[in-house]
Amino acid sequence: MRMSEGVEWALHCCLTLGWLGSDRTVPTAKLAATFELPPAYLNKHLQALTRAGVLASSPGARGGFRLARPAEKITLLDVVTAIEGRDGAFRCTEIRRRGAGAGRDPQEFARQCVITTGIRRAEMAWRRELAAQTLADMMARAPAAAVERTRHWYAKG
Amino acid sequence: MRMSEGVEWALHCCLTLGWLGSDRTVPTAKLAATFELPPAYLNKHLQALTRAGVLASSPGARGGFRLARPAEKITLLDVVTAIEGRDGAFRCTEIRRRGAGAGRDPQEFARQCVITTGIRRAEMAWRRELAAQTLADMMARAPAAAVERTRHWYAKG
DNA sequence: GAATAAGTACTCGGATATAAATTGTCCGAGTTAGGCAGG
DNA sequence: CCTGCCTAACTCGGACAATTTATATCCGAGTACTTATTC
Repeated sequence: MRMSEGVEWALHCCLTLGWLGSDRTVPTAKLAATFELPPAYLNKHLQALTRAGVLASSPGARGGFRLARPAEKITLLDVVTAIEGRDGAFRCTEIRRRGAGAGRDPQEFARQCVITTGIRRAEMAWRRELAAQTLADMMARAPAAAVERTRHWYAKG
Repeated sequence: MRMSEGVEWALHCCLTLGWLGSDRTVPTAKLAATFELPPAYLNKHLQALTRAGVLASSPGARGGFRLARPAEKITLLDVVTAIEGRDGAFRCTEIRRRGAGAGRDPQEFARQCVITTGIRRAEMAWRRELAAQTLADMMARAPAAAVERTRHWYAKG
């Protein structure tokens, strides 16, 4: 149950874009160079963020990506689900209906099985915690030196 | 970020073993037949549960698996980590140190990055919720009819 | 100098290739219970 | 009736194969900015 590496990439990129402000657009190549990531693959993730409405993209020369809305309104959950998809980690395959459960009254399975209920409860706690943290929170918590260096890195290019 | 199907298998097996009582041992083949699962692969998961101390196994004829301790003392987290491993879903690869971050004062990276902190917080909420639910809770919550049918299924074999 | 055309830089989306994790199978070795033969 | 051996049933552990997912690359099409050209 490993989370895609793309989540880390996406969050770092969002943080960077937040620091630069939404009036500036940054092309994929520049973001990829910032973290030494494969440009084409990073682009795929940025596109996913764009489809999810987290980022906005401008085509053409001097185009690139920027945050689609204020950092206060972007949660960690928004970014994670954009990359990982909407589905939860656990998928119930209803094995209780097979084998010993075959041929039983369908009404016996009307309620979801207790296992699914239990795991879903944990997943909801996870989502709730992710939704409670915004990009703005992250930006505020980061050391000032890192922000300064990042802005400087983007100033020259 | 999909959770292994083995978690569902493991939990259903633990539930079954709990209903049958820890004085009785059940071989892999019987458990596999109960849910129509591939016996050899299920066995691999049962072994993982045994290594984790959730199940106990007896070799030899009339051998098999049983719960290693009372259901009250087995949490969902115990089972999930036995199958999925001890590591969390998110792994920080420290991309902040690469590219723009290369050559900076190492002390600047002394604290873990805000992204890791944020995601870890959510993972801890997830683990806390899993640890709060025991096998005994699941057993109590399941419909009595299902328990009865399971016992009957195992009575004849 | 303004309008227009060509060129350049960039994103978008899909097709495709490669690496890795998951899922599933197989087999040999070790262990125990129960049956069987010999005394 | 007792003892020792044999066999069947089972786990254990590792090697291996198949399948799916994650990672990564490439290219054509479309879009916007810039420059060059024309009037």
